[in-house]
Amino acid sequence: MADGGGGGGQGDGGSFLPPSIEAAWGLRERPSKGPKPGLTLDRIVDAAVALASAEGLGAVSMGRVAKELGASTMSLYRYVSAKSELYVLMQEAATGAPPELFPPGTGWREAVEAWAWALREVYHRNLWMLRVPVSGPPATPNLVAWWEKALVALEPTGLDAGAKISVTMLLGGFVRNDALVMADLDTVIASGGADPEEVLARYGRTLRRLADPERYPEVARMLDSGVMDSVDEPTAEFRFGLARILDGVAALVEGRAV
Amino acid sequence: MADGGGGGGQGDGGSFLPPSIEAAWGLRERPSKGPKPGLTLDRIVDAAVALASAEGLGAVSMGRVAKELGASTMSLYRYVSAKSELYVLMQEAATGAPPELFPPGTGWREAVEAWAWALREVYHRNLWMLRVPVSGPPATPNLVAWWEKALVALEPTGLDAGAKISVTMLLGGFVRNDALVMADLDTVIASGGADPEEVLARYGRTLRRLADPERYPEVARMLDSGVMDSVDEPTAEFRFGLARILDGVAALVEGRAV
DNA sequence: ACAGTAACGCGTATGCCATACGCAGTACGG
DNA sequence: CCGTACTGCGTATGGCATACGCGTTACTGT
Repeated sequence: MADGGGGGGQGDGGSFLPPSIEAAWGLRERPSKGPKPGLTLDRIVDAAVALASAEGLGAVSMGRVAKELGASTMSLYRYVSAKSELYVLMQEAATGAPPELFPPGTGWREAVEAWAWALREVYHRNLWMLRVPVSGPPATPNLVAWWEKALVALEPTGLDAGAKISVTMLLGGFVRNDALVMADLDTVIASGGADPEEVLARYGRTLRRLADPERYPEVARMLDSGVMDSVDEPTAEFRFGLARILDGVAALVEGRAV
Repeated sequence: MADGGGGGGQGDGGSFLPPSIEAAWGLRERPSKGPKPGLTLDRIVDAAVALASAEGLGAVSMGRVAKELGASTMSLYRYVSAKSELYVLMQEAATGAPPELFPPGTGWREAVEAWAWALREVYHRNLWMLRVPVSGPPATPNLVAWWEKALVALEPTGLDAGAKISVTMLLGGFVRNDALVMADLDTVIASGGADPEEVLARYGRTLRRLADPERYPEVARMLDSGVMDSVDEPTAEFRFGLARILDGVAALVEGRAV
């Protein structure tokens, strides 16, 4: 697929998308030849998403998805040219279109907060999404729509284009990372068979046993302070981080940035 | 690795950790019975790290690591009980002990900035680390040492224990996420055979072709503004995000938080 | 009407992967 | 000098993505 040295730039202006991704943008052409397909992309993607939701991304193998649909493994490759394509479509489907988050005229901070919470919700409903190996920048309709919403929310800030992009990336990254932590905890719980309290308690006990207080005085103080012993409200960490970031953005908007 | 002190052996029996992880804390006992081992954990971990650095985490299979060492696949399981253990040890080794980042008495902001940049450096030197599937919270010496350094950096803020933990998690997550974006870009480049400019340009072209300006007006404006057409200095995004977050933390420290 | 052909489902095969199991050899403690 | 704990490792199992090609189907141009 790598074009050779002599080939030069693609003159046709076309970056080739796999047919399945073009289908996601509504550009599919009905082939009108051959036998009628026994499956549809949507059915495949839905089955894969259901499987991921129920048993985690690890359960999503081509064979397993096919079995779920009563088809054979290889038949899926008539709809998708590789598993990574299925991943992209799964993310697009599970993300969905962004809801009405804020009426026009909403202040930027309130709007951005609504956006972040809504995105958090999407991730939390689909923790498997955080395990999908990356393939490229988001180039499917719903993902672009979420990005659009973030930019709209930032309209009232008056920041320039570059800054707005940077803020959306900072926020998106924050939300994603917060969800990733949740997904990791979830994995540990699922594989270790313990509730969150127990996982945290065990971690504290392990560290207390292993980490020499002379070498790690601050960590030791943390452990002794008891902060590690209880589980906060699950949104506390998100609330905290979001507030800090938005305070920082506010400083930029108001020209108080360092 | 093994510090000379040798102490720290809590006699409380119940050890929940796999032997290889205990070895990382210097708690290994020389078995002194059977034949002399032909390998060492360190050699195995080093080989795995070298492989990951050179060819990506995907190249790290038990068979491949063994081949690199001139041993058989299964012999590795005498040193490590599962591949996930190897992953943990690889991260611990590649992370290394945190360097001297700031002298005592340094202001919190400067100290935290130094910490974040140093951590970024670690990730960028070992992008494969961001692909390691998670197993649990960081419980190896070097990772705890990095956490300790962050807490020390935050000492002068006077924040309470809970807030300090939250700030370290926010910062750590930010650095990690920034590196993840870089790793993703790296993956795309490696698999697509194009330089960063080309990847970005292709992305812009694709979006321009697919994203209807009526449905995505702000995105369209972004694309037209030309911000997407050039590649910034690679640290620009990191610098921006870090400044925003630290401004937000500063507001908290100074009691100006919303 | 009918051949040509494109798209279909899918069986088979290849080459990876982690790892359970057990065997044969080794070196120290008694 | 023997038991035993430990070693390396060959083999086997069950999973995975996916390349390839076969037989079949249903539309299209003649």
